[in-house]
Amino acid sequence: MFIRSCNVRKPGYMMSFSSSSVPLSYEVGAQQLPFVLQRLESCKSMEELKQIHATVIKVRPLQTQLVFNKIIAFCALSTSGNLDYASSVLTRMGSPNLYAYNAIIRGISCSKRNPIESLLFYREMLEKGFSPDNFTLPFILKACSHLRALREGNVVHAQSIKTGLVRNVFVINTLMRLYAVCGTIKSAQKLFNDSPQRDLVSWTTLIQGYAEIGLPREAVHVFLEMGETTYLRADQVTMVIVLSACSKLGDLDLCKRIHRHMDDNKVKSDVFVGNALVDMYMKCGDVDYACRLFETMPVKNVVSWNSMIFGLTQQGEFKEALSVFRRMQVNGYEPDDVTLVGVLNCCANLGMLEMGKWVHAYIDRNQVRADRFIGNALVDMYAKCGSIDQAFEVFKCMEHKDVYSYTAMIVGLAMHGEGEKALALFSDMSRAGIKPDEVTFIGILSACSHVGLVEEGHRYFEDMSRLYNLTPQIEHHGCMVDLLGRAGLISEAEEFIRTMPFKPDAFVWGSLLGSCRIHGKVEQGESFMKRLVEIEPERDGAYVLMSNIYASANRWGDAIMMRKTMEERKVKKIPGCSFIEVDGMVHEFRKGEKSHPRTKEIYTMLGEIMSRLKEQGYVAETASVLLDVAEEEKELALCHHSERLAIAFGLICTSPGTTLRIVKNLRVCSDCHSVTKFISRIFQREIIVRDRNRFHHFREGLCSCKDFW
DNA sequence: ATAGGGTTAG
Repeated sequence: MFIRSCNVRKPGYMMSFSSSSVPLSYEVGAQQLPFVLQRLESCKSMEELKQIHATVIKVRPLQTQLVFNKIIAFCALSTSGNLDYASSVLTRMGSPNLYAYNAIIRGISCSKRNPIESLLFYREMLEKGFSPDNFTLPFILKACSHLRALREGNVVHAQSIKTGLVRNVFVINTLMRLYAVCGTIKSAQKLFNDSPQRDLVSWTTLIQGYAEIGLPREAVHVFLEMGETTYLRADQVTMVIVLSACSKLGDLDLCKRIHRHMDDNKVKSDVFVGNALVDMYMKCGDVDYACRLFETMPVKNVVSWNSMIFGLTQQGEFKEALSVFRRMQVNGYEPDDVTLVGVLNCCANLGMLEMGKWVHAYIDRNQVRADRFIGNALVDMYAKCGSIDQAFEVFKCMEHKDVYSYTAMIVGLAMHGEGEKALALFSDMSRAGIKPDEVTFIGILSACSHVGLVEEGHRYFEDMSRLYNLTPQIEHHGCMVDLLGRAGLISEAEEFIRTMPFKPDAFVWGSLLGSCRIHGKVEQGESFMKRLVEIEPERDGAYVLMSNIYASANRWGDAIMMRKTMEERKVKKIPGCSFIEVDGMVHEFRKGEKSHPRTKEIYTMLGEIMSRLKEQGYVAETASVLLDVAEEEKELALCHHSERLAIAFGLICTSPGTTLRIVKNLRVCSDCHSVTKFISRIFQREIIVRDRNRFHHFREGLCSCKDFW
């Protein structure tokens, strides 16, 4: 009401009312213009900008195109700006010009907002009759790239041809980027070839395009070609992209060559380049050099630490990765979601449930971006740490489940011997419209294998190609061999191998040999063993399994012979090794080792366990040891298997009733399996052992695997 | 006023 009555009083009233303190003449108002422009130049915050804007609204002579453009530019482009404010100023301006549109389109394209908004402004701009210039097009093409909007991009391409801007190098480069992100690298290459002017960004964009589409070799090739055919010299941005292409190739020699090239051309290193170098050397297997580079980096950021953590994880150096994580915290770096995915990955592999739970709590407490990566890593961690129920809890609560989430859960259930649940989840997955991939089927087939579902396994194997258009890999064929062999269908398994389109690998023969152990097939075992030794003569698996088969058949002479052959051939023995986590620390035990600070107590405990077991009628299965020594010594050797050391340690330093969780690098031997069953009853402990293949939940003298593993 | 930058899963 008030405003209306004010407005009708007399024209110009608003002006005189609101600017009572400033002189009224047009000339005097205009005199303020340079001052206002200067204030806009140095403006630091929205607060300040709003003050300037208020002055402009009060003083008509200040309301020039230039002033409004500056206001819009600040709101749209400054880090402390406000895009909504920018767009409202633009909308209220009588006639915004091209500059204003460019500023707002650029602001939106570079922000986290939906790039569609900039397309809408672009359309409005065209409708008002403006023709895009060499600034508009790169911004609008960037929006199209973000949206993967190839169709809109094509329209812009056409407009660039019509306006002649297609010869502008900025337009060409952003068009190339658009085609590269939309997967049509050929169009990008064509633009590049036809370009009248190729600068470093053009080359870099092309290199990146090839690297991203999965052609890293091509990317490196283009980089080298640039060096040979032009005077252009790579800068940090180019190097980061080339180094990351190299890391994908895993070719250490090539990496060194590129690194030398970089030094020869005096490309300065910055934190981005440093991170890319660390990542590259890690991925190519030169862990030591990567670590040395990391240590000498003058400036580090969270990504540097993440590169180290992930690199070590990929090399299987989980404990080292965790110690880097601890150092990171000591040095005051805040972990981000990527860090925590890496840490969870380590926890999963080391079976560190307590630490994993701590990470879970940290995520909730610190509002870490909890996206699919984090959710899937949590599911995997809980499943691999033996908390399959917790894994399922997290899984259920995840808003966006993808193929990774389902697969992690299915593989987890399969490892826990919950074959039926795994298959049920697979049906849920199909119902949710999520397409399984190759890894999902590894989970499904191994679920069938652990539960002995032969018919179902066959059916899923057929479905892979029939329904899901996936080609079974050698791993899937291996699963089928395992499934048949475990079910005692050894000759069917052999027939399957004969007809499969791959040369059988170590996994295939090893699995069959394992099946012969379960089903006591000595002669067949011998022939599979020969095949396995041919493929991996340097490893001990074949010999150990075969001597176990002999021993189970009471052919001790052959068993001992096998051991001797193994020693003569100097086969590398993989030492048994078990982890147990107590109070957030991982304790590692190797077979027979005595270096742990509490060794004495551990061995005393082992003695106590054995005597209590014997009271309960336990007889050692010395068959599993197969040493050419007296019975007593055999028994002693058994006692020192790494998982027993870990269990004994767990019994000593946890309170009664606490579940023990052990991770072992090899399969559990059958004596340790029965000892653990005994312990779970006598000491009233739940013991969860993850061996190389699956989980064993020991409780009340029984194991979840039903003695079939 | 313009384009190209590193780490993430089963």
